[in-house]
Amino acid sequence: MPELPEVETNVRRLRPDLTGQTITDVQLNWPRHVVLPTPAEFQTLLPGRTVTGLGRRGKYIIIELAPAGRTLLIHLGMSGQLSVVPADARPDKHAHTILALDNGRQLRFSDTRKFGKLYLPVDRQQVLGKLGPEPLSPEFTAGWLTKKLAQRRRVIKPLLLQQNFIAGIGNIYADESLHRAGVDPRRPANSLEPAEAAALHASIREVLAEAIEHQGTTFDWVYPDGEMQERLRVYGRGGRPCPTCGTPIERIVLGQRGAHFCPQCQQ
DNA sequence: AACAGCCCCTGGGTGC
DNA sequence: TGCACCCAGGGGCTGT
Repeated sequence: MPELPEVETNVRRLRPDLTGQTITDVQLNWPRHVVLPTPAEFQTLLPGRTVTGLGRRGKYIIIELAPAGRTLLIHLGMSGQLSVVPADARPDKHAHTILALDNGRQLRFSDTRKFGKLYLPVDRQQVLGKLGPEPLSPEFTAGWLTKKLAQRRRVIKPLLLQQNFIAGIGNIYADESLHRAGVDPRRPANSLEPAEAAALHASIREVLAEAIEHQGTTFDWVYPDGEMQERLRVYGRGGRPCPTCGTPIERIVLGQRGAHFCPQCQQ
C-alpha cells in the first residue's frame, strides 16, 4: 500500500526518466482512472506537453508540465505502480494507462485493484487543497501536533489516517508510529499529554524518514515481503511477539480498518 | 465534528 | 483441481 515513503521513492526513481520528456500519445485502457477532466480531454490535453519536474504532496505524485496550465497528478491507491519502459517492453495486462514518450519509452500506470486516480487540473489546489501539512516539512512541529490533538475528540489512529489532518500517513505507518511512541491507538486524540504528542510527532517523522531511506536500498517497490516485514514492528504481525517486549501483538478494527498494537508497550 | 456504512476492485486466502 | 466465499485497503460519499 503506497504511503508517503513509497510515493516519494517513486518520485525519486521516475524523476530522471521523465524530466525533459515530451508526451506523444495517451492510451486509456480503464478510463475510469481519470477523475478530471473527462477522459477524452485528458487524452487530448497531454500530447505535446513536456515534463519539467516531479514532486509529491501527501500520497499524490505531481508531474509538472510545459506549457503550463495543467498539472498531472497521480494517486496510486492501493496497488498502483508506475514504470518507464521501452515501448516494446513486454505488455502488462494491468497497465491501464500508458503515456508514450518521445524518446521511444512509455510511462505505464498499472493498477490491479483500480483504486488509483489520475487528475489533470488547471489548478492543482483543486485536488491538493484540502490536505493537511506534510509530516516531514518544517511546519509540522511538535507544538502544532500537540495543539491540534488537544482540539480533537476523535480516536487517534483514525485521525492519523485523515489526509486533511496530516498528509501521507496510511495504515502501516500509523500503526508503526503509534507503537514507536508507545501510544494506544484507541485513545482519544485529546487525551494525549503534551509529552506523548511530542513523542508521536517524533515517531511519525522517524518512521517515515527511515522508510524513505530504506526504499532506496531494499524496497524493490514490488513488495518483497521478507524485507518489508522485518522492518515493521506491529503492522500485519497480529499474534506474533512484540519486538520490544515479547507480548503478542493485538489486531483489532478501528474506524473500519485493521489496527495492530502491543497492549503492553502502548498505553 | 464524528462516525457507521457502503462503494469501488481483485488477488489471495480459506473452506468445502 | 475447482468453486464459492470473504477480506484488505485509500478515500470519497451518504446518512445519522
